[in-house]
Amino acid sequence: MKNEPDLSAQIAKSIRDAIVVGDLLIDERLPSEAELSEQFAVSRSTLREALKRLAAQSLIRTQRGATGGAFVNRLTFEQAYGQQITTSALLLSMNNIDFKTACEARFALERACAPLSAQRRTINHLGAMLAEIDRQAQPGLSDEAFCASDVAFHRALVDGAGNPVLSYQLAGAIEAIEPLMNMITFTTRSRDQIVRIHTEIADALTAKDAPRVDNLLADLATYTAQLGQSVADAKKRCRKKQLL
Amino acid sequence: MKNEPDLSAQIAKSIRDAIVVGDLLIDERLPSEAELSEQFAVSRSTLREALKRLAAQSLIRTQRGATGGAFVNRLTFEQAYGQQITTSALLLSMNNIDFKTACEARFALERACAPLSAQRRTINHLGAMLAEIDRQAQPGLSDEAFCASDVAFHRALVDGAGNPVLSYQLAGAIEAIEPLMNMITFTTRSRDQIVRIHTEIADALTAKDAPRVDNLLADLATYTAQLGQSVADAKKRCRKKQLL
DNA sequence: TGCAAAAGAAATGTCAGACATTTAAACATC
DNA sequence: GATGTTTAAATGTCTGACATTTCTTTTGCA
Repeated sequence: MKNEPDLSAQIAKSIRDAIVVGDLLIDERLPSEAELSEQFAVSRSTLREALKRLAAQSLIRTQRGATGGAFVNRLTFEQAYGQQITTSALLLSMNNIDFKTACEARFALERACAPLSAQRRTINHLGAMLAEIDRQAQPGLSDEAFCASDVAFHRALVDGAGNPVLSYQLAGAIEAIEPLMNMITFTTRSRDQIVRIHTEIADALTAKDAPRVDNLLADLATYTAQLGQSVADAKKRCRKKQLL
Repeated sequence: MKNEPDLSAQIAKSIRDAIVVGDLLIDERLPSEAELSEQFAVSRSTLREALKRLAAQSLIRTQRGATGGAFVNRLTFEQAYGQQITTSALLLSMNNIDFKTACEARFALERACAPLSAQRRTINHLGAMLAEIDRQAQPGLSDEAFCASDVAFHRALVDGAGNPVLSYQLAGAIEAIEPLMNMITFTTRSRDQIVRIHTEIADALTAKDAPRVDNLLADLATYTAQLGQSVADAKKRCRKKQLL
């Protein structure tokens, strides 16, 4: 019952540590696969598996050709967003997180941005939000498109805080819960109600009225939680009926 | 100038999508490497590189032996914490995020938890916080240990909100900024000041006084930002001196 | 019969070597 | 000097072999 990790995992950890502590700088080229496999005394295949592990975490990128090789990759906010959203979505779905918990976390985080956003939002942010509200008010909009627009609206609100770290942290919370919100899209949601609240939020942000934004987000949280609850109740009734 | 991703990346994406949409269930065994390499019409090495990519994201785990193979892995909060902290730390260090921005994000997020924590914190959370405060007050404590205890204190505060999703989202914010806070540890920080605020926070949480917790966190944010500013100023003066 | 040891089978882990493809630089030709 | 060709270096892919781990099956012995 040996429980040592793979050689490829060990090597990946070794290189990852070198990147984290700064022994390898951004855009620096790693030695070639041939050299590295000699250094670590493993075959090229094993070493390549280690490099693929690092590539999967966006820690390195590879180029083919004469001057190619593996380079330490600057982790962009874009890449980090993507990873966070995937991880968060899987975490929620794989651990049976109930809607109430996810919803509570999401709005708690978003409300943390509200005061900053009320203070710093630019014309661009307000414009983006109003554009999304217009889209949401269109009658023919599909459920998917409405949901995407909803996400874009809240994304603009968060970005309005002008803090990229905050935007990154929020990406997971907002975009990963989108699938959960889809659960209730087809049943009891009132688009008018949501558009109304969104409009008021945009107004409050325009007026830089932070407390009002906070109150409105609280309203939205309550409304969303209610929808989730009613769907859950409906499901329970449905199950009972089936049992009879 | 072909720009297609590797076969291993394509295959990894294909399997990852199958997991995300639920075609592959948790703990389900994937076909053997031999079967998969036949299905995707690639060699076993290429397929293995794809599997390593997935393993790097904790999406699968592998077992050796007769009944072994690759299994869809339940992503635990623990694993997700770890990934988030690594990603956040790299994101901050690789993009030259200034202390002010990171600090602002961190405290904005933590303050989002404060009302919930004031309401729901248990004896255990309060006990953990008091224990950390005691440790922080010990004279002989090393800077690293003080910093770790500081993180543990805030972690307990966040966990007090009783929302695992929130705790997960905050893990990155709090633990990734620890290295940044170390920057200022050795210079101007007053442990007494911090212990005093921590004590007051614990008192306020005991009394379930949410607004007071919020105010105290704001104080701590201000104090920390000041420290960061003073260190930055000192550095600037130092550079100027060197130029003369 | 019962049980422990040995053999077998199936899977991943590792290695070695070959060939394909891409890319940039060096070279040659006009 | 511009342009096309060759060459070299690197990653990407394939094949086949062997090592190791782990469970199952069989065998052998008391």
